[in-house]
Amino acid sequence: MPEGPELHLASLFVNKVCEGVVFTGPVTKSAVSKNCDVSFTCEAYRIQASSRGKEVKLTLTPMKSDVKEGSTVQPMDIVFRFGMSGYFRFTSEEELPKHAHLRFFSNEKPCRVLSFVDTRRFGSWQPNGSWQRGRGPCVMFEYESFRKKVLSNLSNQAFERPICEALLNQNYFNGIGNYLRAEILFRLSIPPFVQARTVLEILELEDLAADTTPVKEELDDQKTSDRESKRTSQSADLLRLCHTVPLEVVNMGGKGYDPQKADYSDFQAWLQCYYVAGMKSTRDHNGRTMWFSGDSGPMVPKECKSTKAKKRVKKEEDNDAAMVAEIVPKVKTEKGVKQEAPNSKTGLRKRKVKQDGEVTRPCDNTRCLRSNKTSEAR
DNA sequence: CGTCCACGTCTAC
DNA sequence: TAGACCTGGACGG
Repeated sequence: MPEGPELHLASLFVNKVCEGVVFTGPVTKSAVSKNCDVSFTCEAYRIQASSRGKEVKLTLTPMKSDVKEGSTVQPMDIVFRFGMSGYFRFTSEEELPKHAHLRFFSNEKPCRVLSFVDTRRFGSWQPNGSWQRGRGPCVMFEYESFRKKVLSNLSNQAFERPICEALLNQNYFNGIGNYLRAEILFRLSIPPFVQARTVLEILELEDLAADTTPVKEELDDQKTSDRESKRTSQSADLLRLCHTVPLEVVNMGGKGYDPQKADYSDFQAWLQCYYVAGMKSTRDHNGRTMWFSGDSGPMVPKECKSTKAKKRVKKEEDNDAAMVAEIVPKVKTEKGVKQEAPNSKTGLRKRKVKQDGEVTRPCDNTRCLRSNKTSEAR
């Protein structure tokens, strides 16, 4: 579930299912979790959620002044990060999901449980927590301050990185993750390995007020190149897309990136670049896969990795030329960038035709389709 | 069976 | 700038 949109959708989910629900008793943790105990116990409390970038905050609010041994139970905030696999569910006790690591119990007859589920356990929570220091304003819901913070700190070292890597810096881009950076840069045809400062400094002089004006001006495109470039920077500049692209996912109304979910196809259809067949992909300096098309940009990592190179030699077997390029890294004509989607490895088959004759999208990620409801759809 | 890959941080050399 | 931290699905043999 875990980029800005998924975190926000999770907060909406919590507020929806917990509306009018009274929770009771202690908050319990799974035996295997290494996260903090949540020492909160209350006869009757409510749960509300909010999100900021890649964090969700649950607020536990006692209902009456619950006097116990002379002291009132105080409200508690718990701040969650979702890692690679976190999400919330609301189920009966019997249907508690595997990997439900933190649990809140309702006072209903057959009680229900709000649980934080996290298969890989990279997620975390902080009782009595607040938004993490070092994470900037939310790209979705604190747009003006997000924009201002970036543009007033362009001299910072963070912006000497390639733009695709800077976009994952949560101090400036709180909420952007791996699929969003690919989608955002793709929409603007920005090569991912261009220095971030270079891309952003042309926005520095923009009138901030202009950014609040809706896309009207787009219709106004008379053709002088001067005007054209102005239009482009105002209606579709990078920082603006860091705001609008994640909001598109929120407004799709599904659950965002969640391959296990039935309605994942909506999200999949929305993706234009990330994991799409025909797109290129390469590793950035942190080992994260960057999806893009067109130029990689000058700061693309060199294909070295002497240690990993050995292990990684065996790849791309359907193409002799590609294989040679991989085995003999001295030939750096492509700077280590794959020219084709890594179909055989990722399960991205070129094209699939269903039994019923309906052609799937050419860019299907069949790994996700399969784990999804493909068989059920038969 | 084994290897690779995944929506993200963290801390330690 | 590696790894560590984890589980599990897809795919290859």
